[in-house]
Amino acid sequence: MTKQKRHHGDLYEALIVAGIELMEAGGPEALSLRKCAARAGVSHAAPAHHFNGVVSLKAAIVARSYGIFTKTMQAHREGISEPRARLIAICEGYLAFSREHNALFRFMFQPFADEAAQINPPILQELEARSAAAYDELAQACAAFAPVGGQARGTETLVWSLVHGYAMLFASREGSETPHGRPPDFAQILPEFQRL
Amino acid sequence: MTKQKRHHGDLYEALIVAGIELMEAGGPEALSLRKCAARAGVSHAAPAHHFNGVVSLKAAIVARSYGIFTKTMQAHREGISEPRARLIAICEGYLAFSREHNALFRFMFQPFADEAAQINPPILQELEARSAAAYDELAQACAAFAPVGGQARGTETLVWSLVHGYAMLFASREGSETPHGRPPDFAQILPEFQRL
DNA sequence: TTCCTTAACTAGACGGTGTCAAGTTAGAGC
DNA sequence: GCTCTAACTTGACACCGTCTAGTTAAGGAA
Repeated sequence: MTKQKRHHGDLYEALIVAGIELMEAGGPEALSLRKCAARAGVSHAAPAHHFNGVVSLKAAIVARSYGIFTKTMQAHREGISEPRARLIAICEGYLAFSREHNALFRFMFQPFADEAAQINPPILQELEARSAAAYDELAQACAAFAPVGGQARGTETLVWSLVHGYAMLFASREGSETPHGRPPDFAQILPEFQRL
Repeated sequence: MTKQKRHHGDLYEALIVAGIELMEAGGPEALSLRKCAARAGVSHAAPAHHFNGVVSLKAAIVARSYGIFTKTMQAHREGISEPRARLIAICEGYLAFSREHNALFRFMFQPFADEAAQINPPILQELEARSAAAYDELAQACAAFAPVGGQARGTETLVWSLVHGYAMLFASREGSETPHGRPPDFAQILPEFQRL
């Protein structure tokens, strides 16, 4: 995937790194093709030879972010074998990523549907593979809770929805989302379900 | 809130409507101050007298969207008094909005934190009020499930997270998010929780 | 009526954005 | 040494949000 050609050592990589740095510093709005180019020490039109447009660069950044995302979840579940504790640990990794790489997290889950057609095919392929890998991390932990002889599809959907919603609405905000104070911790809300 | 001054009848309102139309037609990317102005039949700098920058116009659009959002949830729960059915009906309203006004829905829940300071105070106030009204719609339905003599805060957080995550990840996508096929319906995944 | 004030809007410019077209430069293969 | 080609530069274009200055229309006061 890396280019490793002349002039600049590996501009493809440098542009992705620059983009991530820009986003982590100033939010998704701070990302621009020209700023990435400048940060990589290259003219404003140079990125065009590696990414066919901003959309592809953004997609590459998202793909890279999915990699970090998956690694964070893996690090949290490492060494935990008891199924329920393992699943919760993965969820905590999920939330940790949404807090520590907030800009990336929000950027990853922005609307992409109408832009997918503009993404360079190999980049789109990498994006989908890494996205699937992240999903699998959670799905495999859900397998232990599948109905006997059945699939864990419903469980995956439930857990993924719950942790993602929590991350979006509560975990990755300083406040000001709800008129109430700090929301309860993720692990604390799980038992609430038995009353529904 | 409306201006109702000369030249144009009510440009403030016209710009919001134009913005919503643009977003519903071409997604969040299609929104631009200049296009809103053109669509309202006015010069490109005219909006500056009603909104102090794009951010305020966007905030006004989000505030308006929250109104539609709340009305959709209310319409779905109308006439249902049994607590659990009522709560589920509200969730279905939530999901219906995310599907029928997909662009608005995604736009509403985009990162706004670092832009809040740029929003015109009365518009910010309206935004927060309408956002709180939407939250209350769900919170009131959760009250029936509060622990005896306690608060329903945990329940609210659980339900809001779950339905929001489901809407973001599954309800408002044509596909291509997960490698698997169509996800199970929202009501179907709820019983899954007892196996966790 | 006429004058004046003020808000609404226009016209034009600025820097910044992504993208395209053309020219240059450096390395690889012959 | 020559050519070929990919990497990169330069410059232009249209579009974006925003700022400044000028115009226009409505309402109040004489």
